Amino acid sequence: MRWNSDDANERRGYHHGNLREALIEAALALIGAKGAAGFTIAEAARRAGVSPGAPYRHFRDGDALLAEVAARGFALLAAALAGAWNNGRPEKLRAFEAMGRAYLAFARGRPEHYAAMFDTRLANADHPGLATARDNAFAVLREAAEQLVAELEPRPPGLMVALHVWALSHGIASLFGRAGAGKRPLPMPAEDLLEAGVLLYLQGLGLGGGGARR
Amino acid sequence: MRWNSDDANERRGYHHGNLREALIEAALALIGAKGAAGFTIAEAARRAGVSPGAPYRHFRDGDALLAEVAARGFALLAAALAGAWNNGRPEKLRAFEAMGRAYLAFARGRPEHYAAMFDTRLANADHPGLATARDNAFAVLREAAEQLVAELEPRPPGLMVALHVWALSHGIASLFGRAGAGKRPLPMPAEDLLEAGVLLYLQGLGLGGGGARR
DNA sequence: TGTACATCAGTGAACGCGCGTTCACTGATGTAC
DNA sequence: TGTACATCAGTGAACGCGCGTTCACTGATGTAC
Repeated sequence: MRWNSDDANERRGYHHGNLREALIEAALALIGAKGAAGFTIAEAARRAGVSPGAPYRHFRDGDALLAEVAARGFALLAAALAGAWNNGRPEKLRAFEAMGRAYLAFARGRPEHYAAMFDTRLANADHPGLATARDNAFAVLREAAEQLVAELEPRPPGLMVALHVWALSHGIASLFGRAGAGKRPLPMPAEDLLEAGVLLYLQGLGLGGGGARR
Repeated sequence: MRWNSDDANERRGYHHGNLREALIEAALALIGAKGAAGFTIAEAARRAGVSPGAPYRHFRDGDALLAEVAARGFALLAAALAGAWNNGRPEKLRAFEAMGRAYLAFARGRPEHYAAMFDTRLANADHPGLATARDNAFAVLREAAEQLVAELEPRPPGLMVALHVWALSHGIASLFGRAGAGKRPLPMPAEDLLEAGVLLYLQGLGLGGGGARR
């Protein structure tokens, strides 16, 4: 096997060589198949083709592995949001809406990450890297909200606006954003629902944009 | 023991007499202690003081018991929302905001029910009673939204408004509504955050109320 | 009021299972010389 | 270039555990007569 090296997941003899990454990928596949609750460190090891004790060389326990997946998810989300916001260009309002769509696209496109990020298993335990990653992702949203709100008079608190948009996005994503599974039949795509909601909310703040009124 | 009957949870000899209810209460206590993911039918039986096979006389499996808890939660939520809305009296806008507060009060006051209601374990399986209970709760919100929106011109779809408010409420509840567990430090109580968000959103729809603008 | 009987809720022992975790070990890798 | 050696990632067997589920049973309850 040593002579074949074009498969990143492949074993390279007695030492795996890349087990940490392989475990993270296995965890993602597992979450995709069974949900975050169905994830176990034992099966992650099995999927990575490794003995059940091996993961403990890289992670303290299963929660630590899950937290790493979640933290990477928040990092990816932060990057996606920052890319969509693009520093408010070409136009703040549109950029802000693009960020909302990016949030939903992330929830839809990376459901395994998203499930890990908001799984209740990680809510109570403290995983420092995870908290930091989450804060970083929120900071992108908050910075955008601050800029968006800067020219309003009276000027609403940017933090509040960021929290509202975050909550609305997460609410829509977790209630309606998942693929498959009948769930609730929506009269419109989740992306459109979020966009309309954000638009109406921003109108309430006094930001124009051509909605029901104005 | 037979002569003492003022304790509803107490065994009454060989037959429990009220095991179904006792199991549901045990499940709630268990969810409160360990979260919905930590719930098992075996421990629910243990807490109800009954052998591990006994629950199967009343529930097909653990998910069925959890689904029953969730369904009852939705019924309680529907009642709380309907009570707060109170048919739009004395004034539609205020009644609608009261409904939002009632949602958060429910999430905060019955975290065990809330956890079961939105646990991912129940997302895929189909538990007919649960789907019905959920639809009933949403119907209360939707009816209120329809009435609230009826006099607007142009008239936004009530379903959309209901979905927005539902998503915002759920987003705030699941991100910030839980007690304990540091989570994110909020600059204001979750109830106020939701109320402000709903108010701004309704202003965006064209409903007055004295917010940032107007 | 008393007796026979059907019902069925709950028992308790048993099963196989997968999990988390440990531990002495093994062998691949890379470094010092 | 070659050899000795330290390191440490991964092995694989083992453990105790709690779970879900089954099943022949038991005994409390209520009903028919």
